[in-house]
Amino acid sequence: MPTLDEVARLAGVSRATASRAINGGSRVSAKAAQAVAEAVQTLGYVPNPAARSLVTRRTDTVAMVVPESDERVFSDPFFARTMHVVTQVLAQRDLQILLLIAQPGDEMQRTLRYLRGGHVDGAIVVSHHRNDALADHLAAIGLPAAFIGRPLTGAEKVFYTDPDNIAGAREVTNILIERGCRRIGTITGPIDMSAGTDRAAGWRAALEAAGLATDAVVEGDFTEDGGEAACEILLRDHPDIDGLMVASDLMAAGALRALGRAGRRVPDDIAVVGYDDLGIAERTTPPLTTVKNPIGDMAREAVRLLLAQLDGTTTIPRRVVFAPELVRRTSA
Amino acid sequence: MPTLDEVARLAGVSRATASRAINGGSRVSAKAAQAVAEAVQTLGYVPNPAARSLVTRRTDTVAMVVPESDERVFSDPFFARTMHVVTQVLAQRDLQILLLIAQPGDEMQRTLRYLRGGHVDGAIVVSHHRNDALADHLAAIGLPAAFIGRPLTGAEKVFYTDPDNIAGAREVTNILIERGCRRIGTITGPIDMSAGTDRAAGWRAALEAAGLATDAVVEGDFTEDGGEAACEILLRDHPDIDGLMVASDLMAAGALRALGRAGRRVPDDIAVVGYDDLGIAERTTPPLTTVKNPIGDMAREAVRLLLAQLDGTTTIPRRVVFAPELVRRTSA
DNA sequence: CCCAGAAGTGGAAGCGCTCCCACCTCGTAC
DNA sequence: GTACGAGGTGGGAGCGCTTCCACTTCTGGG
Repeated sequence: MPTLDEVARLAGVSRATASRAINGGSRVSAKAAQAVAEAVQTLGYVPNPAARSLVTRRTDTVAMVVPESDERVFSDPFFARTMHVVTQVLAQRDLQILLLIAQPGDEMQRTLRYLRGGHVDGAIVVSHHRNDALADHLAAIGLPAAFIGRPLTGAEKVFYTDPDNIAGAREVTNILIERGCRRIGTITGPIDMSAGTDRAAGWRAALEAAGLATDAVVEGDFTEDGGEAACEILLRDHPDIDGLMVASDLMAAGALRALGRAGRRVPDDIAVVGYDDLGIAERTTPPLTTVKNPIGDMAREAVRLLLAQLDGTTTIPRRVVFAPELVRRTSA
Repeated sequence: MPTLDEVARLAGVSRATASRAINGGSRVSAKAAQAVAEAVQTLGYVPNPAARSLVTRRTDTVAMVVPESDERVFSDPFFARTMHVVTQVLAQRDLQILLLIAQPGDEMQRTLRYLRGGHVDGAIVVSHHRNDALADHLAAIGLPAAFIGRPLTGAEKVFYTDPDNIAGAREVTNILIERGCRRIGTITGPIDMSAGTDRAAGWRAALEAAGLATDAVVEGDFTEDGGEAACEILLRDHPDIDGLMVASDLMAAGALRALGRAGRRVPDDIAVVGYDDLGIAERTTPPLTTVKNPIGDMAREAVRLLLAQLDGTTTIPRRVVFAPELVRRTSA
């Protein structure tokens, strides 16, 4: 592997000048820049990232931290969309993105050690849970970070973007109420995530405002199979439900399967609404009425929050909340 | 951030001894090791990876290269399973894994530059295509690598593991033939991938051996929607088909949708077989007869091939091929 | 025609770590 | 009692790069 020294020698300049020519090139004569470029070309020179980051104290790498089983990471379209946007935005800045999937347990310890170790300049955190306490840990480490979705603990110490899940859930539940449902159940997300608790809270708020009972609740896990199982429990314990708010479209797809098997017609016997609108909502039968989760915007904004920290522009935690948007289809 | 110097000073030893104590600890007295451990603890010392890898010329990081759209990466269970196994095996060796999703175009150039740059010690490549020529490129760079799935070009220069797709496709097609199908079509994978060409070749071999026509072929893209679209074309151009071999279960799921919409009963009107058996095959209606793709074994073996290179054990390319295994369900 | 300042350059000091090598202490075998 | 080797230890070089700073060369205005 050729080093900067060899490039400099071949170009007939000093190592310092070669370095300047390669990075940005300010304060370098056109002639020198040209010579260096040619030397780089002929030698096939690639800067040694370790040497560089040893002195710059940057790695030009950002971690995407996902404290979640890889099974879920690779099946929920939520992650695909998030990754896509984050990758695109960071690529423009020539930042490499590093996916850290950290299941609970000592995996989490490894991940934290890795983040503390200075391998990355910052982190985007997504799908975090109460127990991982990532907001607290990252704040303690002092690593620039941006959370997608409000952390349940330590939110005041970190930057984050969040959809207004409470409002979204309330509004979509109101669709059920308005169409005449009187016995409305919900399949929530995991209650150790803000998307789980907030959407349940919105559902509850809507029912209470309408004077309806709020006891038909089952916790789901944001997977399709989980939604199916939860729906079965719901049907068993509350056979009289005529409306169902599911905290994610993926779970709703599972719930539709269970409903079909139980012989309930949607939306005639029971109206169903989901949450997210990431593609599957249009493909279920019937297509789901749902709430648009502005993942693209959230991811973009999260990256912006992170970059602001990396640039040293900001240091006091900021949050950005996105308003919900209803999408009406035929399931309710 | 504390440095090794400070640790050494606090422990009352030299930097050299502290370094030895931290890495492995051979040739270090118990007393010294103890003192260093305590110093590390109280200072919260974490070694600087840049400094370390500058001298060791290792990064303890391995790239998982996926030249595929993130949309597919995050929707096909194939990747989830592969990632899972690779991560697990590498974690045991304390190797960090870095996911590089490189879409075609100049993304590919960025990825190659990154791999050439010495950011990683090796690469696992999965879902590669003819045009990316990754085998040639990686062989040229000289980076230790292992491919999951035989590369269509440059296979002789690299280590890889491969399922025997030809045999698998032939055998599963024979199921169709044995059950009496006489007009058998196929939806292939992308023909710029060995899994695409080989499975098509197996299908063709089986039909030719039985003296049946081999003209009902449509190329798919290994996605569910793609399978659905391909099936529609097939039904339009060859309405008389009574058997269908689909090169992946995900595409087969899409094909089943199209068949259902066309009013064909499976397996009575048309028998269908898939490929992969990664979970979805059991969940379609009817459940798919398919071929088991030994992804876990392949991934594990690929990692083993890579580790052998990293350890300097081997340097001449080797390949490992896995025999297919039929899984009979009700779709054929 | 001279001189201030801009523009370009190279020397050299590290960044934090590993590891070679020289050394120093013992215990043990003769 | 001497010699030797094993077990520990520390000094110091150097990995490849960026960047500070001092220096030289230009330029243009007075």
